Amino acid sequence: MTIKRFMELRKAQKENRRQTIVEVAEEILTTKGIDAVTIRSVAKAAGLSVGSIYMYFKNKEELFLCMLLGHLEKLDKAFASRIQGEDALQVLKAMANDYKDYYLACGRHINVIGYLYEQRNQAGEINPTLLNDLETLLASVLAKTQVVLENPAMAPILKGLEASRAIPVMWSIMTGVAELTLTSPRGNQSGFDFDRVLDDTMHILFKKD
Amino acid sequence: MTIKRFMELRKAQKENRRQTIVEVAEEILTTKGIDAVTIRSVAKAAGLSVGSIYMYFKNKEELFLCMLLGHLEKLDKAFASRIQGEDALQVLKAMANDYKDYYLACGRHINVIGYLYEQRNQAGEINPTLLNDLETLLASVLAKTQVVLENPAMAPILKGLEASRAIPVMWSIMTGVAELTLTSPRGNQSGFDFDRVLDDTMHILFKKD
Amino acid sequence: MTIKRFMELRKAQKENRRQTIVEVAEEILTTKGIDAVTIRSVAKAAGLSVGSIYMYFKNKEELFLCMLLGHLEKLDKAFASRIQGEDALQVLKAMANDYKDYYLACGRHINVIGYLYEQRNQAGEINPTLLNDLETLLASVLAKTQVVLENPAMAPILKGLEASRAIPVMWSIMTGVAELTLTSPRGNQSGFDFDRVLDDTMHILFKKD
Amino acid sequence: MTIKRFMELRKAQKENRRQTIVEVAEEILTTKGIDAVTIRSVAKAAGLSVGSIYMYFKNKEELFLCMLLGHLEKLDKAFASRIQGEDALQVLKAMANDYKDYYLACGRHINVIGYLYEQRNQAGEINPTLLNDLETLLASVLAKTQVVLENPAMAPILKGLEASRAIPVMWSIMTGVAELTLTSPRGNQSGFDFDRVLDDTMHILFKKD
DNA sequence: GATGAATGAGTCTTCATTCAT
DNA sequence: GATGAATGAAGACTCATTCAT
Repeated sequence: MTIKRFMELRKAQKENRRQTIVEVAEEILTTKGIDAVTIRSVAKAAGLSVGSIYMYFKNKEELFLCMLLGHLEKLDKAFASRIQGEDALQVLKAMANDYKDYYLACGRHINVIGYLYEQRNQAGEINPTLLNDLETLLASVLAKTQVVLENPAMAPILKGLEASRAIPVMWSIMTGVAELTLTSPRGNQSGFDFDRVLDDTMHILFKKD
Repeated sequence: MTIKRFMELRKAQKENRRQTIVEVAEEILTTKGIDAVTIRSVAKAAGLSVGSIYMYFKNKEELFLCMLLGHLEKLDKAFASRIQGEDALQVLKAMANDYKDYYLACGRHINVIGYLYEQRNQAGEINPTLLNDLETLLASVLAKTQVVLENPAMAPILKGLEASRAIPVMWSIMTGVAELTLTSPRGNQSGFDFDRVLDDTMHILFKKD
Repeated sequence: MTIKRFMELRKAQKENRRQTIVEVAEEILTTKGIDAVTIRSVAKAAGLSVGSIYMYFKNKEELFLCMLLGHLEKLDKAFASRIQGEDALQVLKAMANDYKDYYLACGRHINVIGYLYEQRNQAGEINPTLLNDLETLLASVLAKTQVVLENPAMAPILKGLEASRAIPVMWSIMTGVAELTLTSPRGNQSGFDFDRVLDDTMHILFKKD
Repeated sequence: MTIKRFMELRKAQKENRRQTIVEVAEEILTTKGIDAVTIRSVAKAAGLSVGSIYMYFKNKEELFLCMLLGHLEKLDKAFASRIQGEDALQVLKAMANDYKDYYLACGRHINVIGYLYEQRNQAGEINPTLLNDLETLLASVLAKTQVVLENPAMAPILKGLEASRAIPVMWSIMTGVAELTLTSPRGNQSGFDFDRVLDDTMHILFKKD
């Protein structure tokens, strides 16, 4: 029993450390950009040695993958909470804001789909299990989008298009607005503001003639 | 006379080489990704020495900027040809396809707006003239989008929104669809196809209830 | 306890290596000139890899600075031991010989004052602490010169000039004699010998009419 | 006759160009430092092509040598004009100022004696004739120093030391004062001013007890 | 004679990864 | 388990020198 307990404690501790490292890496990614995320900088910020990072992650790539997983999980949970919403417009806006958070934290630096494709098609040293996790999670996020779109309140918006085919449409819009408005700080020269562009997009999408 | 001619030839030749280098760099960018675009790799692919690249471009940054300029110019010209179109839907689709070409070639790897912002706010060694060119060109592309949107045929789509505010909406949609569907080769696992998603987006946007 | 001990050992070892690298660099500087001191050559001569040098020194500049500091410290100590001397002439000669060692080792290649000025006025990546150390040390050396000159035994030499103003005079003489006689190996074509020129200078300076 | 004339013209023209190039190089050396003196920068500033420089100078080294020769020649002439002076102190001061000009222009960057030694002892690609010229000129400058020192007005200063042995003494002093006070711009932090240090040195040297 | 494009070895510096302790 | 020193290939960039035109 005691040994088993001990092992569990160890495991939990290990999982804790992993999480810490991921969070530290995220912090650096968000605040200083992708080039600043080096094993050294992460180790230093986490109060660990360089070598230790490799006890928790086989690779820098694996660390990145775990960051991606973390953020996507967060997005997944956020989307889950939107499913019950009654007001179609409000729900979509809320989701777009969830996406905004995701985008600022990591979507800005890594395109999940492209990343997934690259990792699958390169003889990378990536743990296939984690890659599958990523794929599953991505599917889960998209599935939630679909659930939201299947909410009867959405019907007038879809204009007859099946919910499954509306997924990429919604996703494109969120991606596009984020990409256009969030790459430079607010009040940027381009004059594009996330909320305004989102509102205008919604207007074009949903305003009844 | 002969000397003048000679000088002109030299200049033309130089411009040619510049173009060749840019094209080689684009080729590498498109096929192997942005990290594969190193001075060495470009030089090798262009059949030149490392030092020679620096005869044509002050910096790696300048080379990138020139790539951007070239592609944006191409996009600008393509958009220009769309202005006269009568069928709003067809025009927008055509523009989206123009954007697709741009995206595949370079938009995928470099976000112009973000790039412009970064360069402006870092004491980079970038030729300010070229940076201004980029800004002007970007403005020109956006202006053409506006002209297209001011075409009376577009009126029913805008639903009263001013053309100037519809610009980022259209741009977001193009960006978003491209981002979602073109980061991995066609027939990718995500199952998202550019044309189909574009069509569906247009359906949601324009279909009368 | 053991851990503390271990840490101390590590630190000492690190300091040792630093010193080794500095010495290797000095060796190259002295024998092959300043242009031969490259990170590669130092690494090779120290039996280390290029990257390793950067574990001990942030910069090539920092390595140089440390060399300077080491030599200046040595000079400072040497000067300190001269302060008590009774025979003014002997003291000055001894100091000139101390300076000779310093000059041969590094003064010949780097002018401290000019170096300090340049580093202060360029946005170099130099550790400001080290730069301050250099400034302090330089001041200390000069201060010791002053103390020596304030020794009553020096009075007849100064002929009423304040000691503080005699500092640059003494310094100039030491620098000048070194500069003239030590740039090429002894028995050089110019026929100028350090000891002889020094003696003659002292003769002109101090011989009573 | 015409052909001979033509050849002479050519030769004169060539010599002119050489001179121009040397002057341009000096200008760069003085204003921007030794690292800024590249074949390219010189060619550009002289309005010539890179290749052309090599028509007039076999080497970058040869160009430097010619610069040295030019400056030393100037110094030689300046010293020549001091020979007749009656007031020993004034003459020495004037010579120190001549040296100052020389130092600021090139002595600061190149130590003639050391340079001569290096070139003699390295299998450099230097024109031996030019090297001899340099040696001769250096001897001439030193000889003039001797003539000045043999001026009866100097007698009280030498205190019995032969003029030939006083040469390096004078030279050391000029070198040293320049080295100490001219490496950073006037009003530098070190607080050493050329004129003041020179005056003080003269005071110690010549003030009768 | 004159040109300037081309070369390529060499500069400093970074960083993911490994391994002896 | 944990460390962090060590590695070395790779990055961008420079510059004296050459040579085809």
